[in-house]
Parts: sequence; C-alpha cells; structure tokens
Amino acid sequence: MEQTNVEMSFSGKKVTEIVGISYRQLDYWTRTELISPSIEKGEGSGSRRRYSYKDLLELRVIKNLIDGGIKVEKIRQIFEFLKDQLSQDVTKVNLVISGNKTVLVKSGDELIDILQKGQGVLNILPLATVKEEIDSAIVELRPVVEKNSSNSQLNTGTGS
Amino acid sequence: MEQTNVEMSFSGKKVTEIVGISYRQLDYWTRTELISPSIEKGEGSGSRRRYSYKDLLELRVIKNLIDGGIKVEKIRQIFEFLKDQLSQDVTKVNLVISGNKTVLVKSGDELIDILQKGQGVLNILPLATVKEEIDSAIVELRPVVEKNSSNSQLNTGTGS
DNA sequence: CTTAGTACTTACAACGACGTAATTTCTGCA
DNA sequence: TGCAGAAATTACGTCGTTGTAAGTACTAAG
Repeated sequence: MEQTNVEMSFSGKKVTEIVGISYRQLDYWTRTELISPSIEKGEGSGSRRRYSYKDLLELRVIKNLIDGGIKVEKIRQIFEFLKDQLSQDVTKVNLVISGNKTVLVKSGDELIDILQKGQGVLNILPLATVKEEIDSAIVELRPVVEKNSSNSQLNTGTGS
Repeated sequence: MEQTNVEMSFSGKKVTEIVGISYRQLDYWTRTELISPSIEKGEGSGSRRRYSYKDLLELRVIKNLIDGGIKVEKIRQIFEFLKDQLSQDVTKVNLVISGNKTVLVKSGDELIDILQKGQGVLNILPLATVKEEIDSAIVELRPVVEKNSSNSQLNTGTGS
C-alpha cells in the first residue's frame, strides 16, 4: 500500500529539514506571506503551523531559485503568476521565467522557441528534479520511528 | 569612416545615462570592485573615473541580470568566471549560468544539450541584444554637440 | 587668480532578509 | 492537574544594497 505524500502534513521544524532551509527563513517567508501553511495557519504564540506536501514542493522551488541567485523579491513576483499552478503532476515540466512573465513549459520544442526570442534574462528550473528532491528527502529523514501515537500525521501506511 | 566605439571613454555620469542605472549603483559597484573603470581609476575626492566601451557592455550585462532578479552577490560570482571573456565579439553568444559555473555558449545545439542535463536553476542571457542596447543608447544620447575641444574622446566624425 | 559648474566622494539613513536569543504557549504524558 | 519539551513568537542586531544630501576637488571661463 503506497501512502501518497499528498495527505501528509508537516511541522515547521520538519519542513526545514526536508526542504533544506533555516527555520528563520521559513518563518520569515510564512509571516511575509511568500508561502502559507495550507493545513493549518497557526495563529498566536505557541500555536502550530502545518504544511502540506504541495507546500514542500513550493518551498523547494523557492530554495532552488534562491540557490540560483534569484532575489526573494523576484520570487514573490513569480509565485503571483504561479498561484496553484504548482500541483503534483510537475514531472517533465519546466518553470520558465522571462522578464515579468512566468510559465510552465514542457521540455523540448516550446523551450527552444522561447530561447530564440530571448529578451532579457531567462531563468529555467526543471520541476521534475524538485519533486525527486523532496520525495527522497522525506524518505531519508524518516527517523527513529516514534512510538505510535494515534493522531500522528506521519502515517507510514500502517492500515486503518 | 566609422569610428569604433572601442576607443571611446566615458564619465561616470554619462555611463549612468547610457546603461540606465543610478549613479549610486555605479559608484557602489565601482567601489566594491564589481567593475572598475578601465581607462582611469580616479583616486581621491574630485578625481575623474573614465569607463571604456567594454565596461559599458559589462555594466549592461549587470543591469540586465539585476532586472532579471539576480542578486548582486550572484553577479559577482558570475564575473569572476567571466574575467575578460567579455570582448566585443559577443554577437550571437549566450551567457549561461548553471549553478556555480558560467559559460559562453553559441545559440543552438549546445544550449539544448545543457538544458537536458538541467540541474538547479539555469540563467540565460543573450549578449547580442546587450551590444545593441548599448550601441543605440550611445547614439541616442549624443546630445548637443560640444564645441570641439581637441581632446574630446567623443569624436563623432561629422567633420564640420 | 578667482569664480562657477560639474562630477566625484563621503556621511547618514533606510529597507529587505535574515541570524541569535529570549519568551511564550501549546502538547503529550506522568 | 502539573511538568517537560518542542515549536512559534517577539525583540534586537547585522549585513548588503542602495537613496538623499552635503562636502570637496578638478576644470574651464573670465
């Protein structure tokens, strides 16, 4: 029985480990609404934020863009265009950022087409790798299995 | 007689107009050695910096990268690899930034090749357009022709 | 030589994007 | 119910990248 990652939820701490960012970054991005915890917003000190699998993908895209030297300010623009576009069927799709426009493009002809007319700077990020990165990170970080608590969201597929 | 732009020199002020950046940016980039005025460094208050045509190309590349949302920090890395690579025969060459490596690639097959193996973020900047932008800006900004002073570097070749 | 411009330099401020550390509150468990 | 630990919040500081404004030196004209 393969449990899809889609229904999982993750704490802030866990997210930082999976995605590979600092807690401060996650907190800052959350509080400035670059991303938001889809499962639970968590308001008030001591509350708990819960992020979805889709949030993880989004965050990893952000991380890769940051590592690629893209300004956070620019990333905010990008995600205004990307609203909800980023579902789980991201395999073999490239994120192409041209000027102030952002599109999802299937690798191949379309991409070359865009390159021909290339004005300004073109940023390209393959999303297939993003999904792989997250998925393998989730598996690798599955640590010492906690004593099974009934409402643990990290259900590994033990039935019921 | 076509006067090549190559031998010209430009003041800081002029550079900002041609390239399309603020004086503060030019100054900051100069003083932090992102670029340096090839013709004359200009040391001490009141001295004069003189930039070359090649400097203009370099600065325009920087501007385009900035407009593309690339962090200045990243741009510094890029130019460490690009040292002197940026000559005047930049037509039909693309600047490709992949991770921490930067290369000049002729449009076409090589580019697609790189895209296939695409890891992380790929930044692409066509240099042909950069040269065009600078050249046309130089022409357009040729203002009220100064009374011909013998050492004016801005020889228009009109001949009275 | 003096004066007026222009251009370069310096000083100060501001903002974004975090890091560090202390504080608060929630949760699981005894 | 009370306690320990984990995670979120708040406070404060810093660094890089500029903007604004004031100071300073060079250059040409008289």
